Formats: sequence, C-alpha cells, structure tokens
Amino acid sequence: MKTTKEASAHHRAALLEAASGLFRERGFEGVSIADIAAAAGLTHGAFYTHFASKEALCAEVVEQAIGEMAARVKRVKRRERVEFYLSAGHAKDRAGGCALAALSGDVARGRRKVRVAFSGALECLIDALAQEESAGATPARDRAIVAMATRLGALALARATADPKLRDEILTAARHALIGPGSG
Amino acid sequence: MKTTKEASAHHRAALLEAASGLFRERGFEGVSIADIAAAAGLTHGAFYTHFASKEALCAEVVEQAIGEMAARVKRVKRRERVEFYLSAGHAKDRAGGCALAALSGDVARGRRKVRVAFSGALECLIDALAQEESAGATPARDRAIVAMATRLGALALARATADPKLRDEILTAARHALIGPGSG
DNA sequence: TGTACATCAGTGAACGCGCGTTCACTGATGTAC
DNA sequence: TGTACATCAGTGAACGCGCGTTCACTGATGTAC
Repeated sequence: MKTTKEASAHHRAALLEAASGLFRERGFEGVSIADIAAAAGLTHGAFYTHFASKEALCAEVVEQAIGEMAARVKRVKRRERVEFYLSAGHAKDRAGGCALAALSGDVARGRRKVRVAFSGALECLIDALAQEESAGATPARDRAIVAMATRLGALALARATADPKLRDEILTAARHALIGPGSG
Repeated sequence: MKTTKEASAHHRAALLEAASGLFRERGFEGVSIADIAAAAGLTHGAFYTHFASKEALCAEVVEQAIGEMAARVKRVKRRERVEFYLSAGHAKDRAGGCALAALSGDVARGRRKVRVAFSGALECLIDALAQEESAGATPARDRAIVAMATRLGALALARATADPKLRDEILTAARHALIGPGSG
C-alpha cells in the first residue's frame, strides 16, 4: 500500500540507521537486505524503493557515519573523545561505535563507489581533527592523521582480542600515548 | 583416489597457503571453500579431510600468519620493516601483506575459537616487538603496542582510501612519526 | 466540500545463484602374509 | 620379491539454506475536477 511522503522519508532514515548499526557489528557481507529491512520494520522488497542496490546503501552509510564523527569532533573535547574511544565499552560496542574502525576493512575490499564515499568523508574528518591540533614542529594535519591511526589501530587490535587483559593493556597503552597517564 | 602421505601433507599446506592469501584479500566471508580448494588444486570435498570446518581453518590461518610475522621481527630490522609496512606497495597488496591489518576486523566479528587463536599469536608478536624496543621512560611493551597500533591503523586507513594522494599522505605521516623523516 | 482516479510505497512470491557441509563412491597406496 | 586386500585421500553429486534482486499486485494517498 502507499504511505505518506513523511512516513516514507522516515522509513528511508530507519533503513540507513539500521544498516549503519548492523554493518558496523557484522560487516557488509554479514548483513542481508532482509535483516536491514526487518530492523527498520519493513519487508525486503521495500528496500529497493529507497536504494538502488546494497552497494549504494553501503556508500551512503559510510559517508553518513564518518560525517557524524567529523561533526562530533567540533562538539566534544579531544580528551573526552579519546577516553571514550579507547574504553572497554567502545571496544565491546561495535554497532554504536566508530565506523572507521568497524568498516575500514570492508571498505578496502569494497567497490570503488564505497571507497570514494569513504575517502571524501575521511578528508573532512581529517580537516576537523587537524584544526584542533596545537602548533608544533610537525604539521598539524600529519599529527592528526597519526593520532587517528593510533586510536584506530589500538581499537581494532583490542576488538579482535579474546583475552580481556590483553585488550585492556592495548587500550591503556594507546590512551597513555595520546593523552598521557592519569586517564584511568 | 588415495594419495601418498607426503602428497596429502602438501595438499594441506597448499590449502592453508591459498586460504591465507584469499582471506587477506577478500575476508573470511568473501572466500568459499570451493575457492580455496580450487586455488590449492583440489575439489571442495577434499577440504574436509584436512580441516573440520571453515572456522577451524580461519583459526589456523590467523595463528600461522601472525606467527610468521613474529618470526620476521627477529630476522628483519625495525626500520626496514616499517618502511615496507607503510609503503604504497604493501597498501596495494593485501593478499601478501600483514594479516593483522587485513583480518583484525573479520576476527573481531568471528567466533571465539578464531579470536583465541588471534590473541595467542598477537601476544607472541608483542613479545617479539617489545624485545627490540630500547630502554625508556614508558615500558618497552607499551611502546611496542602503540607503534604497532599506529602502523596498523595507518595501513587500514590507507587501504580503504580511494584517493592515492590521501593514501600516500597517511602512509608518509605515519612513517615520519615512527622512523623520522628522510625515509622517502 | 465531495468524488473519481492516477500514483506509487510497500508486500511477498519467485528468480537464479552460491554457500558450507555431507556422503557414497573410486582407486592408488601401503601393509600383512 | 610377489600377491591379496584394507585403508583412506580425493571426487563430485546432492543436501538445505540464505542471498540480492525483480516484479505483479495491493490499497492508502493525494490531486484534479
């Protein structure tokens, strides 16, 4: 049956949000169109009135999720962000956490369209991160990139680790390196 | 038909090697048992005379691939390793490159058995890396972990990036941070 | 405001396909005599 | 050394299943009169 334009717009947003969480938790290939549609309260057929293909959805999810991170950089203080990023809670919550860490592997193996969306959004994120870096010997942009790589690598390693002790050791080491000791 | 014990052992090694490369290139879910068997010159049925399941193979591949990296730490100098790790060539060659970077996302989403194999091998790799760290204010082990996280994060970001300029910028920034400028 | 009807968001069956795994079978290997 | 035969690595058809995508259909929406 036909629905209101407003309802339809909400359905589209619900599909994007459901996909965003599910993709981060299980990866692009671990989530089916039916899973996403069901999580948004629709049947799989309806998906194709909103997106041309799964690939198109992946690209949009990546762009939106990284875009939200760039916006967050401007709202939340660096120290607070790093403390959250390298917390055990964030390591455990893939669905609600950093899209870069959760999806960079999938993006690397993905189609060009998805990688292009990723690149564009990453460029914006790097700009936002570089702006908050203090002046120094090495360029702010380079320091922003390296700090981001350290956070992301530490989170990726921590998430893959089964041993909680090793996981916490990795997170703590990275936290100390990025914002000094005395951060729990 | 039955084959020599020697031939059978070679087949097992060939399955492991084929899976190792294919998994790093396409991820656990992007590779089928038939793909792996074909790459090793066998049919898919033969796979199950060597491995109990795909999951068991994943665990063994992860363990072996990270084990080889730990052995390499003892053979190759740090500077040389970092230069290779953060090269455009390594970013392009997932199949022949770092298993940690290529598979940590898959491992995080994988079954416990695979994560345990990953953890054990990672522990060995960290030990090997900590041993080559010079004395300093922060523990050698922590510095080894942070440097590894930085390399891994930079490679993951570089690989997901479609824009070659941004990719090289990420690799160069991380290279400078880890082994100083004057490294190309 | 009321009526007729074109639009189109959503449904659910169906498409062809590939997946991981199983299993009856084959026939070379390698052992017991 | 020669012969008989149990073993078992490898084959390929088959299993049930879920995938991404298509499409004829439904019926509420919203517009034209």
